[in-house]
Formats: sequence, C-alpha cells, structure tokens
Amino acid sequence: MLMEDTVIIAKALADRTRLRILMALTGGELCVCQIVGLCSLAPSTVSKHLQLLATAGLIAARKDGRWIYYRLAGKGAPENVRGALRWVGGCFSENAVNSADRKALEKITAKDKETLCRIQAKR
Amino acid sequence: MLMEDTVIIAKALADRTRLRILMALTGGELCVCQIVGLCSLAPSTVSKHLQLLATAGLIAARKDGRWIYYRLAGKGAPENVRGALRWVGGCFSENAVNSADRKALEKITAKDKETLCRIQAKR
DNA sequence: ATTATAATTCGTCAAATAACGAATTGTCAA
DNA sequence: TTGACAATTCGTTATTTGACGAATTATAAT
Repeated sequence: MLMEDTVIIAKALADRTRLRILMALTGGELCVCQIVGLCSLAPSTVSKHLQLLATAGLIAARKDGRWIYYRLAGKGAPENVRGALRWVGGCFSENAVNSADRKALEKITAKDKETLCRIQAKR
Repeated sequence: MLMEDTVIIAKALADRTRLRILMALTGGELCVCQIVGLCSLAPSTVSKHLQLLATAGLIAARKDGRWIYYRLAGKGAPENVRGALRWVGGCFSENAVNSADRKALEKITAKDKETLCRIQAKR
C-alpha cells in the first residue's frame, strides 16, 4: 500500500461536508440531487466533493439516465478504504449532525427526484 | 462524538510527514531531535506537525530535562482516536517508506541524543 | 552568571483547498 | 430537433496549509 494512497483517503475524510456525505450514504445510494439537497451547497461544489471521495475510492458511481447515483465502496474495495469507512462509521454511530441528516434525508427521499431536482435548479 | 473532532483527526492524518511520524512512534517514544532527523525538515516545521498530532489527540508528550518525548496515544484515548491509529497501522503494515524509516530510525537511535541534537543544530 | 541548546512560537511566503457562478456535456421529453 | 435539465468542468476568489528562518522560552552545563 502506497503512502500517497493513504494521504489521499485521509484528505478526503478531512472535511465536514464529505463526512456528512459518507454518513448519508450508509443508508444506501443517493443521486446527486438528493446529496445537494442535504448539504445546502452549490451543485458544482458538491460535485467536486464527490469527485474527491470517488478518487480516494471511498464511493462509487452508477449512471441511470440523467441521474447519477453514488454509493459507498463495498466488499471489493481495498482494505485501507474499508478500514477508513469502518473508522468514520464508528465515529458517528451516535452523532447529532448525523441524526439530523438522517431525518432530513427521509424528507428528501420522500419527494420524487424530478420535483427535488427542479427545486435545486432554482437555487 | 462531535463531527469537528473527527475532522481534526482526519486533517492530522492527511499529510505524508505526519503519517511517517505516527508510524515511527509505533516503535516506541522518540524525542523531537530524533523525529527531526528522520523527517529531514526544519525543527520548527516538525514542531508544528507534532502540535497538530497532539491537538488531535493522536500523540502525547513527556518532558525530560531539555528533551521532549512523544508517544502514540494509548489505551486511555477515546475510541475515535484509537480507531484512527488502528487504521493507519493497518495501512502501513508492509509499506516501503515505513520499512526504510525503520532502518533509518535504528541508526538514529543508535547515536546518543546529545550528538544527534548537535548535528540538527548545524542544519 | 553566562553560555549553549532543545523545543516552541511568530511572521512570512508559496501552494493547496473550498466555495461560487458561468459555461459545457449528455440525456430525456415536447 | 429543440428545449429542459442533471451533472460536471472551468475560471475566479478567499481561506487554509506547509515550509522556512528569526526570535523566544526553558533547561542544563561551564
């Protein structure tokens, strides 16, 4: 395992927004629209965060028509990636921000995606 | 566990030099002189790195006369800190840089500290 | 007491990072 | 085929970060 890989993973974890995204994804895959709704940041900013997480190998993407879904890296991921996800998971098992995000996500996923994305566009 | 604490720990891990210091300390405590010798960086720079690691709770200090020894956080450390140390430990169990650093440390610890520190002062 | 020295703090600079809006790309619907 | 729209890339800006040397603090030796 190269040291630089570990640095890249740690950098990816070293940001509040990205940690929130990772924790949100523990509930299952989400499309970019939904993640933008959760973070309350510009789509371009969220996209950048997602690229960083993906480059580190912490998340993976799936394209479905106009939408792109992101999910946590799974069993196939290298041990250092899975170890990192284990660590953050352990840190937030009972965290206030995380709990609030879960509630917010329930509302977000309740709306159908088309409605949600139209809302994002108006920001 | 506050999210900011996790961010602080991840930031502390997100640098090549600091990861090397952590791995070096898995072999036992070291004085600043020795760590400077290993990193080949200015003492003030190394000191900054050590402060960052200490603020994150990943390492602790012990003062002995003119020297200050740093060691990894131990059993008493909170779970998120120990989890982080477990993660980096796993990442580098067989790492090229880490192996080289071990060899270098053997030579560094072989010299007595006074000699070593006099060398550092001349940089 | 004075000097030497281990370590830290401070001030500065260059490079990296997080944010945004504008422009671009690719896909679906009228 | 034209228009709408999800998502990304690009260009810019403010902030943070990592490095250094100089100055400072604290301890030991002369």
